Amino acid sequence: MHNLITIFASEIETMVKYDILKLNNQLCFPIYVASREIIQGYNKYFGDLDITYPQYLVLMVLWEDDEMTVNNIGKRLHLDSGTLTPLFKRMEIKGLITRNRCRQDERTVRICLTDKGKQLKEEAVKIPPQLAKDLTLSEDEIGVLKRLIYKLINKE
Amino acid sequence: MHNLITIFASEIETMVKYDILKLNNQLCFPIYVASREIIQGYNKYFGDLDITYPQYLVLMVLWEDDEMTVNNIGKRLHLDSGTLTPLFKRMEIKGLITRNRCRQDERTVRICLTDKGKQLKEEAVKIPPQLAKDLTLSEDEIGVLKRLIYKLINKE
DNA sequence: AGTTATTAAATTGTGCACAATCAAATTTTT
DNA sequence: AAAAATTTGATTGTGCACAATTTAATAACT
Repeated sequence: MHNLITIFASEIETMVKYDILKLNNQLCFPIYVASREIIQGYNKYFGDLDITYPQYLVLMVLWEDDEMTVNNIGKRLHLDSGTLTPLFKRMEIKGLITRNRCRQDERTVRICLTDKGKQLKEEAVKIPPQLAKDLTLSEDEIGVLKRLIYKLINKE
Repeated sequence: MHNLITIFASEIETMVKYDILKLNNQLCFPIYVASREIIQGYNKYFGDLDITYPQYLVLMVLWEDDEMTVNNIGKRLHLDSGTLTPLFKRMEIKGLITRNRCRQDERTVRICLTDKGKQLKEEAVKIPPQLAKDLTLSEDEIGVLKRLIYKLINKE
């Protein structure tokens, strides 16, 4: 009897110990999946705009405040120059932005929207509503989710 | 006076129209940031394990069910063979898994853990608690967030 | 049996993401 | 002013992600 209890207890312990490694118990994994699914959702609606999701994020930053440095855009999007420099070069080739060094401080590079980049805003504004209708969450749930996710990333 | 109201109304309209393009109003952007921050968090604790987050996910799947096909692992992780094939090759080189074609159906490849891959579980089990302590969310908030995120990705 | 369709991986090519390093300009300190 | 530290971006190299295509094997159909 004592033996039986011992075995049973140890099995429980083993189960609990490794449960944290089960995919369905993770918080991180579904966030990782959600992020990629969202980007795929955007790609579906970008269609003929010929931009990627990170490029769309850069445009959103610039539509709010044009003429920003690489550094400032990076801070806003939590991305470093190793990611942004080649991304900006691709956007420059597409004619969406310009890149120019500042006179005052030759280290900094100023990113500006071209007219084409500005005009894209009119098409872009149609996209979020299309994505929204694919969501299975209610308005309230979206609000709660948004608040919790922001709390998660603003931990510093 | 009529003119004033008109201008005012149109400004309101413009503001509302483009508000959905502001970064801070987005749901998608913080999820995208959270995903990357979580992966960085894992990298911090992987240390000498010499694995990446996607490789860690594959290991988690195999620790739950060893001997799975490329296809099944892909379904579990929402990843396709274009991502997984080179990833498995890197894991094979590191000696974490083996890759073998099935006799019954030569199209499918069976992925199995090596002893080294199985042993990694002992180190891996220490990681989630370390990450958990970096979180600023309460137990309840984590529960709610997990439920909402799962609801978001299981829409089909 | 022979053709067609389907399925499973692999391959190819592009675009992030990021750690680590480097180079140049600026600021701070002595 | 000269030396040291800091800041800003660019560069290099590795590893995902994923769309699109290809190859090979199996299943379905006539």
